[in-house]
Amino acid sequence: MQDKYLPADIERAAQQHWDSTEAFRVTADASRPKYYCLSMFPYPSGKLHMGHVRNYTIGDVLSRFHKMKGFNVLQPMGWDAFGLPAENAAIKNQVPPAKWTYDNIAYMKQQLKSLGFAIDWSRELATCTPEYYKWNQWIFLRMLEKGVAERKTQVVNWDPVDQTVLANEQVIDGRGWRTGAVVEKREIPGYYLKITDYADELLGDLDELGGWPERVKLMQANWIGKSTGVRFAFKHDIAGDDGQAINDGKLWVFTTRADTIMGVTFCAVAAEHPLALHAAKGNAELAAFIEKCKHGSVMEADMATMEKEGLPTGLFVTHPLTGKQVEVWVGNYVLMSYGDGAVMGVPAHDERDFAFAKKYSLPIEQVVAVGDKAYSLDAWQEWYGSKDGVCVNSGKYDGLDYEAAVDAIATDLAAQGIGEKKVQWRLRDWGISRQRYWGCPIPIIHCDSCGSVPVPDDQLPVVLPEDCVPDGSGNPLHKREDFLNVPCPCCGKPARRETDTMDTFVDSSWYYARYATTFGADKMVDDETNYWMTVDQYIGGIEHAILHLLYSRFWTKVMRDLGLVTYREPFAHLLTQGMVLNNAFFHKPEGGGKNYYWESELDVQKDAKGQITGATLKKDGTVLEHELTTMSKSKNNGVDPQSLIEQYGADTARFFMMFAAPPEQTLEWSDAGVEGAYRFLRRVWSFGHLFASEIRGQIGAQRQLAGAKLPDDLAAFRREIHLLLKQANYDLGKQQFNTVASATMKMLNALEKAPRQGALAAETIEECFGILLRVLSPLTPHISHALWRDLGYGEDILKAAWPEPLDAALVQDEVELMLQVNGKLRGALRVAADAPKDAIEAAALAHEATIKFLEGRAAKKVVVVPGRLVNIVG
RNA sequence: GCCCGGAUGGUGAAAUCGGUAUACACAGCGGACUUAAAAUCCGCCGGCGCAAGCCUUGCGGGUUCAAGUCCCGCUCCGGGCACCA
Repeated sequence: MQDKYLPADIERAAQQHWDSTEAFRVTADASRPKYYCLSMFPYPSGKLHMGHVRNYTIGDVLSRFHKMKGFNVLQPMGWDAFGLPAENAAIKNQVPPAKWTYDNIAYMKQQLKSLGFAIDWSRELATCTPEYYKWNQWIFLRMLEKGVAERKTQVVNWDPVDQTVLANEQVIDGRGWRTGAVVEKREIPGYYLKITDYADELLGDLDELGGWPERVKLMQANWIGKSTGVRFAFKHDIAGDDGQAINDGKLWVFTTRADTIMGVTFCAVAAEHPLALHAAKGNAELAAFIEKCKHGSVMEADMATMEKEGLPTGLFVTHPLTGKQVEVWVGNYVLMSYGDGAVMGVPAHDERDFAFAKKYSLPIEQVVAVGDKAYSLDAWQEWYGSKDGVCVNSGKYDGLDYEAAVDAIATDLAAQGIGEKKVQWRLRDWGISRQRYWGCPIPIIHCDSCGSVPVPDDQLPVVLPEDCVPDGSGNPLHKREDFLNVPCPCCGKPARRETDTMDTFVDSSWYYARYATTFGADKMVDDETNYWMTVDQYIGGIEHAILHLLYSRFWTKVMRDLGLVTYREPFAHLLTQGMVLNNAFFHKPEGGGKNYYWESELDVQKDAKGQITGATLKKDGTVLEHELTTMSKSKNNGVDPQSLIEQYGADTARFFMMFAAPPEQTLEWSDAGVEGAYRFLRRVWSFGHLFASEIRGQIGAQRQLAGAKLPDDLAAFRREIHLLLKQANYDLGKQQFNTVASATMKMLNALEKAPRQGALAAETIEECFGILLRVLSPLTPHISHALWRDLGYGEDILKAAWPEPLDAALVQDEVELMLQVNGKLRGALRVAADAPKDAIEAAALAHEATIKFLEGRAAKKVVVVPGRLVNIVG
């Protein structure tokens, strides 16, 4: 074997071996336990970034570990290939999104291969291919048939200059990203999936996801947002243009605080609410206010922090219990998309209403009391919003607590036929129509006579033309007559294709099931999916905690209801990996913003402790600021995985990634840390070389380690390795790979110091180095593969069994206990491993440190924690 | 604003069920080898103190024989908030 560690050679040879043996190609095999390990597939943005390397290394460690444990392991890979960045690149470079995307896929695939991931490439898919998205279209049509999908209007960001719909991302400070024009809200038709029909099940089944992080489940539960309350109506006789009372003469609202209904002093409706629009007709000021609300953000974060504003409509509705007239206001904080787009205003017991009432001098009437706390109108206090009080100033409801009051009030409202208890969800239906080119075409044909007609199954897929180059001024499909013009499937008259495409979240909602289907199957999924699914381990960024994961869960349940699959949840275990951070250097130009520079463009000053104190631009000495932030193209602080692999090899990159931080935490990039990982792997290689040249030859013809009584130093060494193995196995179970990496370092430290003379020592080292190589192999598969083979352990480490600690190696005669006096560490105590409690107590009381620190007092209590410590209280 | 997460040496971090705080590594310092450098190897490395010892896990309280870990109240930092993926 080579005496120098040459990662390029080793890695090429190992990867060739895996390729030629098709080591990671798998098929369903009912005789073995399966392990489906899935990493979130990448968007083909150009090249891999460190976040990908981290994500896929975690998946690969788990895959290889389980493979050695005897599982039938599926680890597939594919491409989330539709999306906005390809259109942006097209606008910038005049390249069709398809070409840009396929070129990126080719490059990134080669990068993934060079990292040595144990991927079954025969199952590769790209969501932008007709073979894949055909099934998006097919299942969409099934959803239409079942009523899971429906057409209704949606509110979008509209750029009036480009005449196009903008993504939230393309709206900057309320203006279009290219034109700078003030963005409007506009209602257009689109397709919705009724995820709300599944809200109850999506919430309830969270309890079954024992392998998910609690916080992700909590985020989903909050997102679904089940609240129980009362929906009731304020009656009115406000007539619309047709002379009929608007909405049947009822202003419906939803409240979780029906117990405060007697404190209603106003109602507030959303700007788009029919009453608001009606009132605006004769009221220019109100019309202008509604117009202004249209330009406002609908993002929850903005809604919550913006100044609450409103205007009275001059309209009044009737309080259902008191009969009083209540004025209707338009409020910019009321969302048309939640509930009925209207709320009752109880300023005394709702913080938002309180602020609103103070601002517009609306009456505030206390109707709940907590203890004998005094209500004051000066400022909001925490207890005003509490459910722990009893009703006051509420007529017949006085004295009732929250629950009793809600029940009584709901009953009275129901008796009038204008109210009932109701469950309200925050979750809204999923609008999937996107007015964009680079996506899956929605399979609908619009006919003047027949309306919106589904494309018949035998005409699927509706293929997206791949040669369009968007210019930013709208969907280029509008100019493609060959795509647009089709005969109506119903009547045969000329008709037009739908040009909207599907949200890319559709693509990623079921790709895991397609991987698990026989390649090229002419079905959306086949029986093989029921073997591999559900995914045993899913790995990806926490940023997907809500949308992607919720949509995938929804999609699975729809597929189950369509009889396509037998499982009800897609992902059994979920690991959300942290982001990769690096220093970024910038200066703030006049006029705002930040200009970022590459580290190679500047001189960095550090203090004696190695902390960055400042940085200046090489070319002109400009003083720069710095921040630790996520690696990103726009901040010029990304480290290219390619150069890392070329300089140190994939194993070093993988080892550093696993060692630097636990998988769920953010990881700070460190060039020195990479060097350290490389240094460690070099030492592993050198030890392998030492073993081959000086140690292995001492092993006799007959092995004698099993059952042998080892000398103390050798037994201690062997015990240490087996203890470290036990720890590493425990940590692998916890998916805490950084301490697995550190265990391998500790093993090497011990091996380098171990006795190495004589047959027994050589055999012990052989056993222990074999353990190290196998524990290391999921993290750094190439070097482990090479050493395993070169040192004669076997042909292929992938086929080796995962090591387990031996009881015989772990036993010890004596243990060391820590000795505490009054909770403070004062010494240590060596006792026989099986010493009874009273013997330990006696030894502890007789210890010189006990006598010294008790200072003549008697011991009042002795606490013995077996195997750990003794605490003497005196 | 709401929801979620986090805070331990100069740095990344470890400590499994409340039981030796700072494992492993990085940086730094000292030494060996070398004509020299790199590489490698050995040693030191939380603070105060001559020492005995005392103090130390963001801050302030509490529970306990024993608290980084549990409870109460704060501070600061990060993430998500529905058309980016």
